[in-house]
Amino acid sequence: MTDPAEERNTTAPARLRTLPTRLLSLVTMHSDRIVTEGLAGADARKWHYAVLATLEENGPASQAELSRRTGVYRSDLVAVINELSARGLVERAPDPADRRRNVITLTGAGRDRLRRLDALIGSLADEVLAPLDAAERDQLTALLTRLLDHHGGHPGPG
Amino acid sequence: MTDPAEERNTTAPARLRTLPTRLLSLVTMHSDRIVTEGLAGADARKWHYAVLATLEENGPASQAELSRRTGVYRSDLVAVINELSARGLVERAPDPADRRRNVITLTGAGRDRLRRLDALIGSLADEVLAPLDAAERDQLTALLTRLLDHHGGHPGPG
DNA sequence: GTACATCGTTAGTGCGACTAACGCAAGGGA
DNA sequence: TCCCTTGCGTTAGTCGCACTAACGATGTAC
Repeated sequence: MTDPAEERNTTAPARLRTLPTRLLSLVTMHSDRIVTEGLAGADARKWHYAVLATLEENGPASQAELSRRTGVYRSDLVAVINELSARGLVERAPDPADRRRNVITLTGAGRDRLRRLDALIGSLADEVLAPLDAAERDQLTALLTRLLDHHGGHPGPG
Repeated sequence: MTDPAEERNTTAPARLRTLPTRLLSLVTMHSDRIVTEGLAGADARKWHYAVLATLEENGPASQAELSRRTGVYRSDLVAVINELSARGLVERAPDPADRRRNVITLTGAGRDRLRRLDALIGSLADEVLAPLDAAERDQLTALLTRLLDHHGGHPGPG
């Protein structure tokens, strides 16, 4: 292997190169990697951001409600809340009105953290969408949104 | 929960709903599920299709070369070739010119199978892209292709 | 000939989506 | 009042997939 340009990614056959479902998979793989690694560098995960953002926009909520809004399974949400509360970004308290529930509340530190993550996520999204101009990004977002709506939102817990 | 329309997917916060990286993840999740389940119903997997298509378009190849073209790790490719050859769709033979390699060859049955999978994948892609008209599908494909090219093809083995 | 690279293969890791089942609490009839 | 159903938080565990590490065997370069 003497030519570094040929080391990897010998071109795939035409059928695969233009197959939309495959394109989605591959692009998402890159995108997820960039986001996951970027967030890991800030001691965070995608779910952390999703939960914090949901709390800020909709106010305190039970874990089940957070699960419905974010698409994270409530079984997995337990660990997320543990991590967030261990960092002091969130508070978990039993709901006096319904003793089955925990009320999750965003703390001041959580709000600060969310600001930083907003900026970070923005720059990571920029990295993913680098080759597209503003109009094209809007196009992509609109197309994806329509697909998502058609298929019924996040696939996860319901 | 008496209203079936409200059972699931309480709307997510705006920040999440418009975040392109998240949209990609969610749409791909739906897409992958549809494709994977559709192929499973025909006793096939995504990788089977990728390998068969590559073999037809580029002719017989070693496993390492198939790995580069499809993006499947050569460690995982072993099982794929096993499955394909067990079904008589492919033949694995040692390469007399380079005894490290196996030459993988598409059989007649493999070609027939590929035809059926082509049709199946087409209909599954239709299902994924249902809400988009032809022009919009082209748009989406073009945008995704540019993103993929920018990030250097399939992320996998190189 | 010796050092290095490539090939096929085996084994194993890590993570994310997803399921099952539990004890507990709330609400709605009879 | 008892029961039955439903929702809640939590624990444990499964499954598939991307990915790594290492191996013996073979080919290639110096």
